[in-house]
Amino acid sequence: MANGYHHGNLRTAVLERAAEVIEQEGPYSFSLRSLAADLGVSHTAPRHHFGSREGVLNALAVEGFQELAARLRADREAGGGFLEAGVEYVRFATDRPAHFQVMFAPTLLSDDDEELEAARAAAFGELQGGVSALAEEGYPVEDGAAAVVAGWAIVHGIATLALTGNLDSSGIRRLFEDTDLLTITRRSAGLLFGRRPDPSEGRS
Amino acid sequence: MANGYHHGNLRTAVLERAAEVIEQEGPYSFSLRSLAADLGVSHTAPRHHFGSREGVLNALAVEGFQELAARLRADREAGGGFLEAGVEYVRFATDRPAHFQVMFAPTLLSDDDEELEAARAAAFGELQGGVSALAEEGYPVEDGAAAVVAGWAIVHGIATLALTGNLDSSGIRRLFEDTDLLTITRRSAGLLFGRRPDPSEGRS
DNA sequence: GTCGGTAACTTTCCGGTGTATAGTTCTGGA
DNA sequence: TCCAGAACTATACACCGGAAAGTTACCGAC
Repeated sequence: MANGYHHGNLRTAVLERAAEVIEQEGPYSFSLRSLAADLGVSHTAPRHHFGSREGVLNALAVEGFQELAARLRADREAGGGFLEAGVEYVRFATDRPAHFQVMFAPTLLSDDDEELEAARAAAFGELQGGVSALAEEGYPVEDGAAAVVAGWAIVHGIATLALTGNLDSSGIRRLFEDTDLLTITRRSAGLLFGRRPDPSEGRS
Repeated sequence: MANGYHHGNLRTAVLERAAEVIEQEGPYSFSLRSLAADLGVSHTAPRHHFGSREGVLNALAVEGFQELAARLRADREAGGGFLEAGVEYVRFATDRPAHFQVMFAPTLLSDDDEELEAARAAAFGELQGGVSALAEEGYPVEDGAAAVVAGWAIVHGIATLALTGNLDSSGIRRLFEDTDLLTITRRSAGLLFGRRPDPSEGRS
């Protein structure tokens, strides 16, 4: 395999290293040439597997959407409910910050990649399903469409603000002292749709 | 002024053109050289005003934070309340999409620019003040810190998802037919903190 | 009014980056 | 054994941001 000419597993290695670099320095300073140098291959080697720089980012986004969909599906099958799906969303963002950033930055991606489109659609399906199951959980849902947007937006907002460091730089994070981001997510997203449904009561 | 050598108002022209380009193609493909060519100046001319490419983005972010702070302040002084402040946040994001993107992408900015830091702090101050005035509006606020995060996150999430086109590509936008994004924001953010306080009732 | 300092801008050069093309090395199956 | 194709390299090109030195225009002092 890894005999000096054939790297053996270049495709995987590129994706891993790309995720590392993007996590640390953002997608804009991500460079194919320096990445190839890190891996000890020529700067055109990744091109064979991904076609272009954009192809690497596409592949990262596909990986991300697939993992996000799988996580949300597992959570739903475990009966987690809306709030835990939201927490899972934020957990994914913090576990895979590079993937998350690329997934939601369409200017970095192809808009005609079928594999990407399929992965995205699957993830969005899980997402929408998770939030629209709210009514079954006892929340008073009158405006379903608004509930879907609100549910997605609040966890996406927390994930985005946290990943970009704006929760820290704004000083808001200090209000929570050492509280974990997932706990913050639970407390904040829990404010949606009124009080958490209490087994002992019906709808307000 | 504009006599062929001295541009006359290059600084302003660069910022305007940069905002246009970033709005259309994102911050990644924003290039000083093509921008300078568009304006008919040499590619090093902007450097005199901004120092570097990063300097241009810093200046955009400063502009953005100042305008956002001014909008939120005006809204607060007009007695708009939390919900209208949130709508204003989203309106700003759609009015100045390039500024908004750059403002919340710290990997594109200097982390030691005093002017930027001041503008950011002022805007975040307005933001936090707006959300934490919730209690005065009759909302039942038990967890103040969580309320601040929830309020910011939901409007930031809506703005981000809308700007990146993910509200459309997810199909969620279709649930609203032709509804305006600001109306969607009102309906979605209105779900926070329970029902909108009704003048005829106290807290739940 | 011209003179000099300074701000605004240009020219030239450098290293780094993505991509295209042609060539090289290895693998694996017939 | 051999050869077709996959994996990777070498080379060349256009574009990019930045540094340094030179040029032009403005503007206040005298």
